[in-house]
Amino acid sequence: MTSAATLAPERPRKRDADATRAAILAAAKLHFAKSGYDGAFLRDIAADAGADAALINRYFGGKDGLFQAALKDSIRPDAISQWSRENFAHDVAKMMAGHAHQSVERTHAFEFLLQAATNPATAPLLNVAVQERFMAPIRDWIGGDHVEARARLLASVFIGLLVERLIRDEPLSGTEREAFIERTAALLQSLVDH
Amino acid sequence: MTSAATLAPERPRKRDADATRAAILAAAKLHFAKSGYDGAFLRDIAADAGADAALINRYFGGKDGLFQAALKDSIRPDAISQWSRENFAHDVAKMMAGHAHQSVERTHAFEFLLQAATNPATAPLLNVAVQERFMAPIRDWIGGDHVEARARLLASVFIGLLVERLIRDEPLSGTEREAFIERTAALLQSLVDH
DNA sequence: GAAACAAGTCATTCCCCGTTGACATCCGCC
DNA sequence: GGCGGATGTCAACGGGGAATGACTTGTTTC
Repeated sequence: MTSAATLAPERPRKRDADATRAAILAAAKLHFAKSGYDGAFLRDIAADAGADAALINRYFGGKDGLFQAALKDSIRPDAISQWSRENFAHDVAKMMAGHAHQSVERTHAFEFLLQAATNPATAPLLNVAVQERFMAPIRDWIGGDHVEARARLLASVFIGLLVERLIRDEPLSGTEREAFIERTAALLQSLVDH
Repeated sequence: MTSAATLAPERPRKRDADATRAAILAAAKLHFAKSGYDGAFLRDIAADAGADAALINRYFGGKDGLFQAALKDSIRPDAISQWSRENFAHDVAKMMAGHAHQSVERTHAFEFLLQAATNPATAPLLNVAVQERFMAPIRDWIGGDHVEARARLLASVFIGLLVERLIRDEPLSGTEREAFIERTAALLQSLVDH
């Protein structure tokens, strides 16, 4: 639980500011995702990164800076840009039906974002990020009428699927699972199309 | 901001343990919803309740106890049971299109629950509560095939709408708003119906 | 009306955690 | 090889906030 050595295994080679910076950032993303802003402690993060807590201050300018860096690093347009109008609905539907523990990285990233969303201090920060990096791409390729309303509804459904998946870790079984995928895909597709 | 006197206006009559207990609980629900567990301070809660912080300890056995008491008090089946297969889709759609600040009580309650969801300690508690009090009623009145899959999808959409509404406080305007309501209602209705 | 108990107040303590600055160590460069 | 800047370590500080316990004030009961 405490050792995130799996993520930063071979770090103690030489003195390398970039490497430790990256290790700290990786550990921070995990801790923030798991425990939220207040529940994540700099000492623990540093320990998991194999670094000293004081370095966090030097490299990120304090806990706030670290959090913002981790947030920026968690909202990458990559995840979105690989989707298009064609594959979006089906891919998302299949992804959502799976275990919560598959695709660990993405799950952690989303846990992190959810933490940010529920913390009043960080919510505005998240808001603009989501707006720029998530909503904007979607708006681009859905087209048609009432783009704003549809994009927002699409984002809502997407978020809801993620949250529900986080809260309940037992996946659906057999025929119910198929029905879920089918209906989810149809739902998303209809939002994309018209 | 600081005075929640609107909720506990006429308390200072006589010495009444039950009344102050209730006042504290009410204030706590607001503060926890607004600021999360760590962001809510016992001194502030006590102040808003017109009580002393030490009483929280006496009555609830510490901050944890207060939080759990507030959580239990927030998960009431009332909100769901007033919905039925007929009015669900439309009511929800309209509710979601509004400002985040209308329907204060219900919004606060949900903010609180969302806080609980992101808190590792309280998440399991919330899980069973949502399952029993939210999913179960929905399952009852949707009927038809693949009830489990549909109920889950419905819950996902519902949660997503709430979260999205929390994150973005600017409501949609004019024609986009109407489009949003219409599409949301249609979406929910289709999930309820088949 | 006075004792006994409950409700409320106050000051203090204690712990946690982010931050800071001084110190040690390593690496590149001339 | 030694100088200087960059990297890493350590101990201490300080603020904030929950918890504690003694003290005061009100209320009930006989």
